[in-house]
Amino acid sequence: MSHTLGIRQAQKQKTRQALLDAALELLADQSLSSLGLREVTRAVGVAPTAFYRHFDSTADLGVALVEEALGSLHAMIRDQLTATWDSDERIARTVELIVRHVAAHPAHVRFLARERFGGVQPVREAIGAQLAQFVDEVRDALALEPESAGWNEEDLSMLARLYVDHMMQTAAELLTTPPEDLPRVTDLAERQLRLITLGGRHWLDGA
Amino acid sequence: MSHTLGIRQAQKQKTRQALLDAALELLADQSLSSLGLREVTRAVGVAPTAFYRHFDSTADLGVALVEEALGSLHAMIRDQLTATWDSDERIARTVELIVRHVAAHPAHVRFLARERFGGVQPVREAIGAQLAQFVDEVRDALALEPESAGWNEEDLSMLARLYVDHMMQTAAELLTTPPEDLPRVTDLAERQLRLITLGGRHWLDGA
DNA sequence: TGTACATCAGTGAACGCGCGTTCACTGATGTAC
DNA sequence: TGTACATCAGTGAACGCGCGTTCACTGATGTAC
Repeated sequence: MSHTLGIRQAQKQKTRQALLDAALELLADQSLSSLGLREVTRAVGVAPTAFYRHFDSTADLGVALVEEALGSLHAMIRDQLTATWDSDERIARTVELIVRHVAAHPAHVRFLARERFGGVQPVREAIGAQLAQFVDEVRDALALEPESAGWNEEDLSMLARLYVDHMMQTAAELLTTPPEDLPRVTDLAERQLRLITLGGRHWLDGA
Repeated sequence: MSHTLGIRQAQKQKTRQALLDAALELLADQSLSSLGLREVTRAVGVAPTAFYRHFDSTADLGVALVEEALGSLHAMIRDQLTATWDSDERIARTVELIVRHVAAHPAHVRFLARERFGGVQPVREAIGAQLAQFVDEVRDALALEPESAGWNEEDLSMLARLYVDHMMQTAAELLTTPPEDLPRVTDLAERQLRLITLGGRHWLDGA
């Protein structure tokens, strides 16, 4: 019992988390730029003024949501990338990972898809920074593979971006996919990944 | 002079267009779901109530903006696709077309990127429908090419989606690209298209 | 362990403001004869 | 061509409402001695 949070700190964290959760739920039907501070506090059951004890503004809350939505994903992605399977197997597992992540955290994924190009600049920038980090991580993982011999860093980045963008695209698509269409959508995503991978495999042929 | 619009009709069109233009400008810094009807009429210089003579709601105006932003693009895309050049040449011209389109209509492109997954359902659906149509058009164009011999329709659709999504991705990226980074971004887009095309060329190798 | 004081998360009243929508209207344009 | 009536794009006042933000506050938790 080395580092127990004080009662006051623990309660504050709890309220803060409740605000984040309530905001995320309210963002199912609207964009962050129209989310009201009073809406959020009303959903939580605290006074509007309590909001300011935790966030400067709804934009500030949005940046915190980006951290919550993407921060924990880096480890997951890294694990996925360092495992070495047969290419088709890896593609299938990657798509499955995305499907399960979207099913487990649909509100987070929707928030990211919506605000990636949304109307709130600091949030857009926070998402962009996280995605850029993903691209670097994917690039570094690709660089370690035997297939990447002879590739320069720029081309590896280029391919990594294709993968990351495709992942976001697929995740966004899955949000509106009814269960009966799931096989069709995952199959499409897998074939697209296979085609991209195939392009990568022949990239140096002409050089 | 077969079909002159009456004075009244002409004036109405003009006001309607002014509302659309003003809305598009206001949407530079916010999402549609937070755009106010009064903001728009104030920018145009008409009474708030005049809005209702043209649109039921801001969502309705948004759908009209989708039409304006994408409706005219079909012909352009089709021309681009039916022209047959060498593959690298075609890729370069396609990217150049996107660059010029984004430079000419940045507000429309930003609107589309923002609302494609935005908080306003009818607008999201209108954009989705238009993009689905683009995918079909690209697929049909691909089907006419000699390289597509042996491809089934589903795989052609799959590839067409990759192209259309990549186009949207590139257009969105160009919005925030400072002039000095333009060569880097277009070069990246061209290499990605080349890689995808390469993947397509080897798609049937293993089948 | 007990006491006296400091901290600070959450309160609740109050503010001025802009919102979307209603309604009866005005006056230029359109139409029928 | 002229006249009498219909249409309808745009007006302006009015409404009730929820917004973000300020402020002085309360009372439980934390800390110093």
